[in-house]
Amino acid sequence: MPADVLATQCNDPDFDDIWQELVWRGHIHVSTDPEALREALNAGPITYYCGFDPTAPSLHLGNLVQLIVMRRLQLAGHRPLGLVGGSTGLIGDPKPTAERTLNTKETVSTWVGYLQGQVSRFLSDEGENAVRLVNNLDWTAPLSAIDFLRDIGKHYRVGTMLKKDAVSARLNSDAGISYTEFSYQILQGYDFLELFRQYGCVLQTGGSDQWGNLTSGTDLIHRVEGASVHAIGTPLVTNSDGTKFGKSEGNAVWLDPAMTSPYAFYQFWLNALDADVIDRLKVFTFLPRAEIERLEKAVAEEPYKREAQRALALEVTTLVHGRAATEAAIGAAAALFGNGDLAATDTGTLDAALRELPNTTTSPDAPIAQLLVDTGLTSSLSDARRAISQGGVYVNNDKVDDAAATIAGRVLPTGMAVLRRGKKTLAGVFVE
RNA sequence: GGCAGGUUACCCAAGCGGCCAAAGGGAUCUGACUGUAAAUCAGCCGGCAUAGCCUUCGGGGGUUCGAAUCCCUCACCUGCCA
Repeated sequence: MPADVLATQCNDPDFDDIWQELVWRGHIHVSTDPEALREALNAGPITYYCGFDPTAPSLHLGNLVQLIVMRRLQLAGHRPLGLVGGSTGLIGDPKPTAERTLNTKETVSTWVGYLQGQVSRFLSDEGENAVRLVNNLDWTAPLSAIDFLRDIGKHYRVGTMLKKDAVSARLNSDAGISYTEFSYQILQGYDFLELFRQYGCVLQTGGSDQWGNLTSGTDLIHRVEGASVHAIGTPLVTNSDGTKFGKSEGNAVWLDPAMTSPYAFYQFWLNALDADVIDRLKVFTFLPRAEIERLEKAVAEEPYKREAQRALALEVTTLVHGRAATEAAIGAAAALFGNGDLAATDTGTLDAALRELPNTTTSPDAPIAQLLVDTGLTSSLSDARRAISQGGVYVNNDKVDDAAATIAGRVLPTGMAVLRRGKKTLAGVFVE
């Protein structure tokens, strides 16, 4: 995220304190002693951390929630530690359903670099409370297995470990759990202890599905250092229609523009359900309460205008991809979804719009079914033919009714064509 | 180490010698309706040169005219016993 976007962010001064704002925005699902935590947050700057494991080359929307919570705390004057899990990423936290496949050390190491770059863009690196990036590999790599078992393992009771949801869910499933993943909670607990010792870190934030891992740390610190530290578990973001949040067409929405284009990212938010959009605005934007409440009214009174969705898409896309990319995404959407005639659309505008989409360059007589495959609109020729025969494919807004049709005669004079599957899945075709 | 059970398409899950590209449910996808909604209804839902053919039911081998289904073996998972 560009620095100019960071600079515009602030917490809503309408709230008494950061805690009240976090509660209003729905960021607190569980926490350790709320009164004590609120007091600590108001007593002066504290150091807090949140960890991100390199299980993919990019962070996704679930991680974005955490980044935003971190940023809100930073804006309130607190000191963030952005942890990218070079060691925990080698182990993998237990998923509820199945054992993870281990990635190679080289892969994880590469991903650590990518994630560090992403984390640092969302937090300010200036001033008293500049973000500090840490990597748990720094303190776990030098640790021998014997020291680990003697110094850390001795503080953990297996009975307690077995009761953690993440572990018991797996034990009750037919997937079982490996000793490796079972140990994960100890590693994360040790991270908190290490950061407490090195930086005086007294708060860890994370998704509520991480609660067992968060308390692993607070318990360990209590036992070893006799100190009471805090944890916040944020609610999992869910869709009101029961589908999984953060998936677009079944695929994860990534923060890396090479993996999810800014156009697709913008569209994802624009398509937020009425029932969800206000919650999304609270969680994912820095818009003040008064503005969000105004948008809430707009949704209730004039839902068809989708003003809240537009605001949400604008805000979050700008947050993640910056102003220029967001404007390009909006421009593309306007050109492609506008009710104007495509042939009448300015060439430069259309060209720019098509380049925001998945696109391909082809010969003048290419079969349309093949173009659907080339642009990723369908996964196979069979799927493409099926889509066409179901009446779901359009070239420049004209329905294609023959599965064997070619693009010939359907291209705009400029050599461009808009390929569409269904109502809103688009791709660009350049003929040469 | 012993005994028992399991591994099916994106997920869950039937099938237990031919009628199986493989029931059913969910998800995705398409159409109608609409707000580039939701809900609902309908269709589709392995691949390809699409009235046909090819590849799939953990891996490999075998029996058989014919195997997801039977046998052997390897891998992994689960439970019980030690």
